[in-house]
Amino acid sequence: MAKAQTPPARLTRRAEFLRLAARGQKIAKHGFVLQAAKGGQEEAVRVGYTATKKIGNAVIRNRAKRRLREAARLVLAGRPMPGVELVLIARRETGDMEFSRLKQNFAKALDEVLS
RNA sequence: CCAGACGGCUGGACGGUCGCUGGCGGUUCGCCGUCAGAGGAAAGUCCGGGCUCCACGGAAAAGCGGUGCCGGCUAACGGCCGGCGGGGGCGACCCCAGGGAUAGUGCCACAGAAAGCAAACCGCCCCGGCUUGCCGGGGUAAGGGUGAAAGGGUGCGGUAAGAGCGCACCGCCUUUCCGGUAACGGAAAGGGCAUGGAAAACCCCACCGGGAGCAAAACCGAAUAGGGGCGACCGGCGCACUGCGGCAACGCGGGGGUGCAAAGCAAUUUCCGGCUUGUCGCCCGGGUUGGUUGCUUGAGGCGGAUGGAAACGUCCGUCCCAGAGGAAUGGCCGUCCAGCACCCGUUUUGGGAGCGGACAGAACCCGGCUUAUAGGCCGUCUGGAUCA
Repeated sequence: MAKAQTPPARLTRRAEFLRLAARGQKIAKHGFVLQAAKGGQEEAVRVGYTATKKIGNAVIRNRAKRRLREAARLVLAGRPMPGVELVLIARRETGDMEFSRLKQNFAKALDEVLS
């Protein structure tokens, strides 16, 4: 695999999250829920992360987001996906599942989105 | 050694690899180098301050809210330290919503005869009556019973039976004296006991307090749409409105707001309907997305000296120690150290595989309180056991 590069661009606006929730394609996997859609004219893929209060306190939510962020950085490094916007929603098991499985599941989910 | 009391500390270590945020330096503007980067509670948001805005002439009163033994500390506090009083514990120590109930109003359920200017159900005693064990009258708060509470307690005297009726001691109240800054403690004299509980029912007294919060607040301000002003050019008639003059009718002027007309727009024409009617230039103000500031040098950390019983204060030296913004401070891997429990061997030492890090994540900043917290460490003290 290519050497890991800088993390993908972030989604930060609430409106963008809401748009993907409304119109995006939705895939649930062990470890996360992925929402994806063709976005604007930007070159690079853009990713947002969500962890709700349902999965735990602040420590657990932050850890889940960090792991999702790292998985996205590693997996997306080998796949240019211009103009695509993704939202990763953390689940209860995101914090303590095998990291390699998390990466695998994310790669699989991306394949399903692209097809 | 066992059991316990109090106070304090710690909150895994090292390495590899790939990343994130900020400062500084360099840069060929692509980046590169270097340094720093969560907590004791960062938590709950319960108090106290700084800071910002709002309100307000000052102060006071009323109202509302809070605090409530005394002295000290502190910027301040509902915090801390030291003491006092009460309660608990063999003890080290621990706990207390701990002002006022003779300022006033109201309350004291149930039970009980009676619950607040006391009161006689049973019992006890005396007197009278008779049907000789009952009735009536009176005395009595020592005993029984009820109750959270029954109008001081114990003992002796006393009495018809009783009773602070009398006496002693204890308690209580008043006064005086002594000790103490004070809370309070001690003593003496007097009083025969009045002054029950509850202030977490209202209330009274003393002291404190404007309100809202960094999403506070200040500044910059794109594109698009919209507002206003000035100038040039273009523009038919009327109306609303409006400036000046006039008692008024009205006159002169403004009037692209609006009605009609006219022109234009989309598709070949007509009709109906819809939309547009200023254009250009310059300037001003408001303001959204966004950006910047506030934003980390502070009642600051560390070390030393010194005052104090302590909380804490003073002086000197030294250091700069997170600043994000869908929110950085990390992801993964390895080795080790605690810890858990399993197998083999065993007097012990040992060997092997496994599981596995408590509570918890800064959001303007400080001082506290409260709550959560696996495991480990240190100190002082108490009770007991054993040895000498």
